[in-house]
Amino acid sequence: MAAPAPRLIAHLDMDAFYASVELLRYPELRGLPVVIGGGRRHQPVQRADGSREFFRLRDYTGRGVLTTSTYEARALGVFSAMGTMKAALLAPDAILLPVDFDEYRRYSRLFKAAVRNMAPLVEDRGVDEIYIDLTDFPGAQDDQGRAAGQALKDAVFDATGLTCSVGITPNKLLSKMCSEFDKPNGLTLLGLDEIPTRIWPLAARKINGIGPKASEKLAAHGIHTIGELAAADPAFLVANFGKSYGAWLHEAAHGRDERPVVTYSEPVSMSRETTFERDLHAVRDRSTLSGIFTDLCIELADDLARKGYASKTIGIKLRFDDFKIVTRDLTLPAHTLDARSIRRAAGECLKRVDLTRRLRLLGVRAGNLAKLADLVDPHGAEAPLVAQEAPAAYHAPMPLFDAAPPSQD
DNA sequence: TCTGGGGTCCTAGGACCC
DNA sequence: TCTGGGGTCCTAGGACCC
Repeated sequence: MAAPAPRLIAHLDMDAFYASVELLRYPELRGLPVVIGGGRRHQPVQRADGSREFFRLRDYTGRGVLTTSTYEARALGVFSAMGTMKAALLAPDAILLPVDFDEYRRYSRLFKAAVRNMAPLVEDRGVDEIYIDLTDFPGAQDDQGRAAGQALKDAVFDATGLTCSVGITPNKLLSKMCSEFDKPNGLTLLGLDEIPTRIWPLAARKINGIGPKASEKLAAHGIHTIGELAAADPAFLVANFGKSYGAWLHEAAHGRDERPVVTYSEPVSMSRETTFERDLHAVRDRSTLSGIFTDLCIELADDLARKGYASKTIGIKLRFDDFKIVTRDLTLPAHTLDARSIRRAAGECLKRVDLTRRLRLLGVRAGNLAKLADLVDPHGAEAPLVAQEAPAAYHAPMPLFDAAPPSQD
């Protein structure tokens, strides 16, 4: 009896995805430092002679972070998640483009469709990343997936004009690390026998699941590399990081990961949140806050309806001027996707928060989701779903921020 | 130079039921 | 008078990821 073929898992990561999509639109920017950022209106201006005038990073004022930067911009020290104002000091002449999520989602669908058309076992990991199970891909076992990986890259490029980087190893954990090895436009294979030479020298932080807190704590114990983590006593890790996380740290450092590629999953929650242009006070800016609060509830209700879900737990999220985050939630007697019901429940949550400090962010969350189709019982009667109101009613004034909204009836 | 928006999963205490 | 478990739901916070 032959042993079952070892798994071959690919991780495919689009190169500087948002920026690369923008370069397809604005090819004259190729080779320049370009960043994509949260600014409101930094749309390029069309000149009379047909050329375009772009905003520069130095022209930006406001709160916001970069979502992506081209490799030329990264060379100047500006990276995604960096505050835009800080980036402007480092690279004042870099081109700033506004975020266009619709366009990125369009390209996301294109590249994923191209991959699925070739290899159907695809796990979505956000707009620019996927895992692909190539274990049973024809011929993949003959060359550790190299030809399949190149074919994936070619298919993505043919469909979008964009490059990606691919890592192929026996599991998701290792493939995720390997796709970084030769970015951009890379293809990296790795076998389990190469873990000591190619994985152990890396910083522990490179493991997907070890974030800033855990890596700092590890460093405090003298553990900086994955190899040092692999050498650490599992009992020590469990004692310091908990039973579950400690055991996982040990396994991850040895490159062990049995998680399957999951091709479908139901959403757990949906949310809408916004950071204000300036911090707002619950009393002094009550009407502004109330309007934003209601708008968030309406957007969330629209999201639920568009995707066909109802929620039984409505929550709010506040970020204060000192960056402290507070959440409150409330479980309802029945599922709802009605904006007024969401607004009322969120208003109840808000009453339980001390609103002395000024607010920087406000968010509304819908959890405990159920598919609308599943809320009708087998006998055909309506499940206890809160009735929807006409959309026009959503826009009725809701003057109070910290008190209950007007009654529904 | 104050640091976005959309998610998932885990932990932990208390309520409540058996 | 003193002392049980297990199971599930609800709520709050936090780490982490893209």
